[in-house]
Amino acid sequence: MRWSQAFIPTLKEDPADAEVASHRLMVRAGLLRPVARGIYTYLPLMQRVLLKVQRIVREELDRIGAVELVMPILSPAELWRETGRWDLYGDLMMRLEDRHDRAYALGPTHEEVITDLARQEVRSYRDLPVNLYQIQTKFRDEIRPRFGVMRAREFVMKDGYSFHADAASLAETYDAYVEAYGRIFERCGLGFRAVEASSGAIGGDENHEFMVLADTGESLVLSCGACGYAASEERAEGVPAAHDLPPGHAPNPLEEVHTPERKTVEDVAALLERDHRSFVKTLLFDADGTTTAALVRGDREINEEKLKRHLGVQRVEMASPERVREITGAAVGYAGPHTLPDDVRIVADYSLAGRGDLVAGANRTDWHVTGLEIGRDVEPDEWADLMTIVGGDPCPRCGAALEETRGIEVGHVFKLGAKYSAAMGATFQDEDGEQRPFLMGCYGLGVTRVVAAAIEQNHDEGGIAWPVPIAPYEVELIPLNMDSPEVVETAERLYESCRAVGLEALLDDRPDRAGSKFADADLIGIPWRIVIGDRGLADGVVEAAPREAKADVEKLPPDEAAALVRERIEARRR
RNA sequence: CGGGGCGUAGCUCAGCCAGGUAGAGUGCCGGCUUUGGGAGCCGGUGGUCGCCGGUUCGAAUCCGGCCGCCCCGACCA
Repeated sequence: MRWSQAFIPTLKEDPADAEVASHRLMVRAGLLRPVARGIYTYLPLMQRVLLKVQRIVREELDRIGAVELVMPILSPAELWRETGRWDLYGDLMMRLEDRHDRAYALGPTHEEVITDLARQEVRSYRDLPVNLYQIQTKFRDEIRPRFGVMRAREFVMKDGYSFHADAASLAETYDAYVEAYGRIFERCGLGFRAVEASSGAIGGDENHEFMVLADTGESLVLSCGACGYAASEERAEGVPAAHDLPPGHAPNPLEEVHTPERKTVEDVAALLERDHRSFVKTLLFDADGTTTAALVRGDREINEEKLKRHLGVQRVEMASPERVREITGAAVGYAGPHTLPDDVRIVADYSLAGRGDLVAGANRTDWHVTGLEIGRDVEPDEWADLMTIVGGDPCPRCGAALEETRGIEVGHVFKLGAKYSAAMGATFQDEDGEQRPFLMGCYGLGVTRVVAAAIEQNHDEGGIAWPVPIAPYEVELIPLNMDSPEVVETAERLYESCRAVGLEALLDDRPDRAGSKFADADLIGIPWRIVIGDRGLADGVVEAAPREAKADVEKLPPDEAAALVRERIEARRR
């Protein structure tokens, strides 16, 4: 491809609205242009990268026997109502109506559509397992799209779904996907880590997230250097009774203290001169319509995902201020566990087990209590692991200190079990002639997000430095002086010989000066470059160098350069 | 949804406080010169100052409403 025809609109300056490297560089390097909030046009260079990532994905999924199909972007509300997700998905799902006032959603994912297909077409255990995937545009109406393609509303995703007669078959396919994902991310040049994760809105049992480690990632990963345990923030387990405690003390009577206008642990702790750890945080949640009080030590936070799992509910959210007043008789900020109505279920985090002389809200506006003792003044209905784990907390497997790192979620695989098939009546006939719901797995991979993650991990001040397997071109030819017939003629010959040896070459045939060509080459990040200039040609050579080590210049005869660069690239691939 | 910020040339921004001919750099077009890290000189193109309304002799500037974009937060009591 000749640059003059390639449509690569590079920018000299950073766009004002981009903060992370991948977003900034994708716009500057002519990969991406915004169309609306969280919605982008993928320019030709981006499309080439996407096609390469997709090709790798297809090759690896084909290897594990997955078969590609395409489902529609638009799906009817009825399918979503069958599983209850029409309501559950909330505003994240983009809804619209056709001319007949029928309701549809822009597919944020496709479990319902594929399960509908399976229940119509798959009848017998003899047909199982079935393993299908698609690569398709998804739409999620994110609350706050940001970071360019990293959290966009419209994005490209590979989503796979498998159907099985039994758990062993599901496990086999699940494991195959985990391995295929590993190969995909490796081939894309990404440093990643598979972690235990929360299943979020998809639901199901076992699941793993694939995280690309990057400071700009939106997810938190807790990992153990000692034993290899790794989990997402939503999932990371606490260790019961393993948390450091303030010094012990004699039992004190329960007393009310006046704490006007002090609503937060921090405010009250400052007023009473008490450690945050000697507080009980009493959080009231609305869990599928019933109110639950969740208790956690004052210096820690409740992990709503864990609470949701413990309660076995679909949704938890903080109770409204009105509801809080109704239950506690006090304004928000003064809830305590000891005088709550009997019908409020109290779940306490292990960090409070056996504790005494605690500070809590008094269920009376502007008042707290001191001397609260678990067991004497309040007995929680249940104990559970509810708190959000942070770096430094002990590893639930081996006890070593966990490390906290940021990551970009690029893949997520789930064992769904019969969640969707049972809800939708998707069954098959087993060996005994019984109708049983399919066991399902689902496997997501963010194609556009992989591209962003690759840039986050592979860039410098000058621009992108693509890993070869996903680079839009493999080599960029830079004739320095388009007015020099010898330079132009050599470049053209080299361009032809690149084609002859199967190298994807971009020829910068613009009449621009050397400096601006170099700067653009750094920016768009083609992994190899060959410079053709009068200076080198005087010695009968052109100069080849990799993007990530521009100083390692090899002087090569023009007629051999293409083949030699081809060899360098192949050598690295091995 | 709440809070904050921004909206002026393709891009990055100044001008607004204190109303009076719409600017800079960069890009783009033409010319000359130059040609190994975003060159130099000369000339030029390019803007309903986000939109609507109000105040005023006069509004990019002041006031009100709306729209869009960005950032922070979205209940951790």
